[in-house]
Amino acid sequence: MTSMRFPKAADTKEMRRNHIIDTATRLIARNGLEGVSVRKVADMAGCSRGLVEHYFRNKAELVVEANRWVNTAYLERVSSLRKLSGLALLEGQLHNLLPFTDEILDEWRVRSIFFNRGSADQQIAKDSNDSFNQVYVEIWDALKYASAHGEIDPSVPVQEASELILLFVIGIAMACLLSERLRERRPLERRVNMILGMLKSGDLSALRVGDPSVEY
Amino acid sequence: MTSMRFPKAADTKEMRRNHIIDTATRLIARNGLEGVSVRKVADMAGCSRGLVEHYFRNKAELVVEANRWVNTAYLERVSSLRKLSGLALLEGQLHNLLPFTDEILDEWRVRSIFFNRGSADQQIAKDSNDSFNQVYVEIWDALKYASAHGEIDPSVPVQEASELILLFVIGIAMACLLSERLRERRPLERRVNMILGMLKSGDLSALRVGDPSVEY
DNA sequence: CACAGTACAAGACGACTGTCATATTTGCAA
DNA sequence: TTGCAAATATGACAGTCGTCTTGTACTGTG
Repeated sequence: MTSMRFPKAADTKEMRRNHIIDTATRLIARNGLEGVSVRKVADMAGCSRGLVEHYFRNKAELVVEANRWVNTAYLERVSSLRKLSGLALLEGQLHNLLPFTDEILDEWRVRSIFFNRGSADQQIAKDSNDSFNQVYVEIWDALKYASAHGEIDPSVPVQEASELILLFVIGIAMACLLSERLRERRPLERRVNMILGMLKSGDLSALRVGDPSVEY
Repeated sequence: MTSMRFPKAADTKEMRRNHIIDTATRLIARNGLEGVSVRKVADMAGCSRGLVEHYFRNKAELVVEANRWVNTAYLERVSSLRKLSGLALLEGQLHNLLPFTDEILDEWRVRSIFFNRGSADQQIAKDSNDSFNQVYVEIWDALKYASAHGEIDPSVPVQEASELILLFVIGIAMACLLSERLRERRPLERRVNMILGMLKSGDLSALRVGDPSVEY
């Protein structure tokens, strides 16, 4: 009697490996690191523990890969914005960074876990840091272009503004994890407009866009 | 042969219960929810599993209490700022919110975990949301006073600015979890000055304070 | 075809988990 | 003092965990 095996073999090893990482990522997003085990990952991925162990030396390595997975996911999405520049590029970046979709929301669910893990695991801290650094630089580039082409107020210091935007984005994403209302389209668009408005006018009065949410 | 018991009995039940919650909180901060077990909590607290089970129906209840614990910790600290108002009060709030101390850093380590848990556990989402809402309102109050007394630029919309500040703070805290350099005194002071500067002048040029960190 | 190495599955094991049940001790009321 | 309830400790159990080991199927190369 032949036992069930993993989806045939036409697809490459790389794909199978990625499929396992993706499965682990989804599990981490929904249940945290406590809710993920080699067995659960294997079951959900439709394979055996042995296969997971074949591709990853141990659970820790799988977890590290899951962290990298969500970080590269964003970078791959924004690579499709290559044709944009300046504020239009920034707006595109924000739409791929803020939890406009369930996919992005899951990415932040995972990142929230690794914010904590970074304190105990140097590798994870480094990977996460590198990733955010990359995002930061990309935002900075967009702002430099925007500033050079008069799209934003010339008094705005682009580097510091880039920091502010990235940290603001992280805060928004974390808040969205706690409140379903905040992750609706309207409030998210409002945040984007707050950022764009501030940059264009160069002052905080531009924060007043649309109807403010009475509740945090 | 008499077996070792918990620290005598002079202290009230409330104190013992809180001691257990505090222990659990520290464990969660360092190892995440995966690294906390009833046994570890009992060992670290210097008591038996039975006692933990006596005060908390199950692990989930203990975890919920740990979440509330870190949130009330902040509120108790800022209650000592009662005499301040306006921008001075805001500055005090920021010093008790940003990870200037290891204690506060641990609070954020715990919060980062519960940002994720909020997606799966309604009780935790509600508790965390309520807590952040309270912080938001307190910042808002400080800004209203500051605005009414001419401490900040009159064009700054205080409600939206309060949102911005809170979300910015969350972002800063999360970034600090990943980078030891960012949680040094200097960079943190710089963030505080960025916020205060923006409010006073009402525009983003005030973001340029001190030496910018070249790296995110 | 043969054979080697990889891809995959399953067994087994010891450690750890949450929780229920069962002691034992303590503190207070009668 | 007795007695009873709360406080605290320990035993036991059925799961689950990570991972080491072994077994089987596949696939490409000679």
